[in-house]
Amino acid sequence: MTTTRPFTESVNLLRSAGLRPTRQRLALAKLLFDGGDRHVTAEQLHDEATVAKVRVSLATIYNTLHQFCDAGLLREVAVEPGRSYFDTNTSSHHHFFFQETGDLHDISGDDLEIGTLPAPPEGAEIERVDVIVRVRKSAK
Amino acid sequence: MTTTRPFTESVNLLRSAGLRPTRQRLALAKLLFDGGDRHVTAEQLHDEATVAKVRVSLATIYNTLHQFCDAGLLREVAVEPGRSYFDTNTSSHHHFFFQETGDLHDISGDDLEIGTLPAPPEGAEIERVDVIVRVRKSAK
DNA sequence: AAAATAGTTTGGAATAATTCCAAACTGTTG
DNA sequence: CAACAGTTTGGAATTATTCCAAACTATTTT
Repeated sequence: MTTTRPFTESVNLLRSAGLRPTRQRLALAKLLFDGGDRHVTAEQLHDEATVAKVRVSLATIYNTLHQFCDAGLLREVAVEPGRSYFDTNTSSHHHFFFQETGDLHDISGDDLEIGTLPAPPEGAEIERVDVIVRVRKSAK
Repeated sequence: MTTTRPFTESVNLLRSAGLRPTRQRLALAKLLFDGGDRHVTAEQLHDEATVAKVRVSLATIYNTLHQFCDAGLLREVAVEPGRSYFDTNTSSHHHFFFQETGDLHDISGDDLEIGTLPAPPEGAEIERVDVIVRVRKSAK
């Protein structure tokens, strides 16, 4: 019975983030972090949980997503008013945003580099730089 | 009585955008474009209109803001889910976003330059690149 | 300049995404 | 296993925005 192996991993992930490894959080961590980089909305994750036969309320989805963000396990990406994406890739990188479909794709770290960064305003420090490259289907 | 002079200007602005110069649109254009670059939310503009004794419904504020965007008179900036800013500066530039206060400030065109821009994905073309530099008060 | 028309505005209802809340539940600790 | 602190939950509440049909107004036609 080696199938439960990756479970331990998630438990540790949560523990080190100071979060109790509850049934819900473990299930969501699994959905989010098993298998590549992802960009999900709360609603999407909720649907996935439902499909995976995991009962989790939407409120918990929101709680968990924000806790994961605070813990540095996720990054929130703002592209459109009224829709919030959570990115499982927390390394330094930027995004393509497809206007028509609402899809979000990672731009790998080196493909986009910032040449000049402005000095932060008085008494402030730069926390993060987000670049969104908005694309649309080419008229062709 | 030369005070009504700039009025003509707004009328032309709207006309050339294919929008009828109505009382509401003229008043909003005045609020938006008189006096420097601004970043406003729909709610803020509505409050300003109220203070200026201009009766405009919120629905009209939203309509107008979007029409102005479509006409290229405004640019919408997404920084946080659930809040939409409209920027009167439509030239190429980027933004500082102050996490604590929710304020948005322009970064003048030359202070931030993008070094490498990625090739757009297959069948897509780049429409616009938005950079948000998130800052917070320095711990000091 | 009145009538016809097409474009606008409006209040209020509707929708959507998210947060709030108090009660029930569960993981942890002693 | 008792006690406590941290979590989850459904449902109500909140916030931002859109929708809608009726009333209104700028422009065009006659």
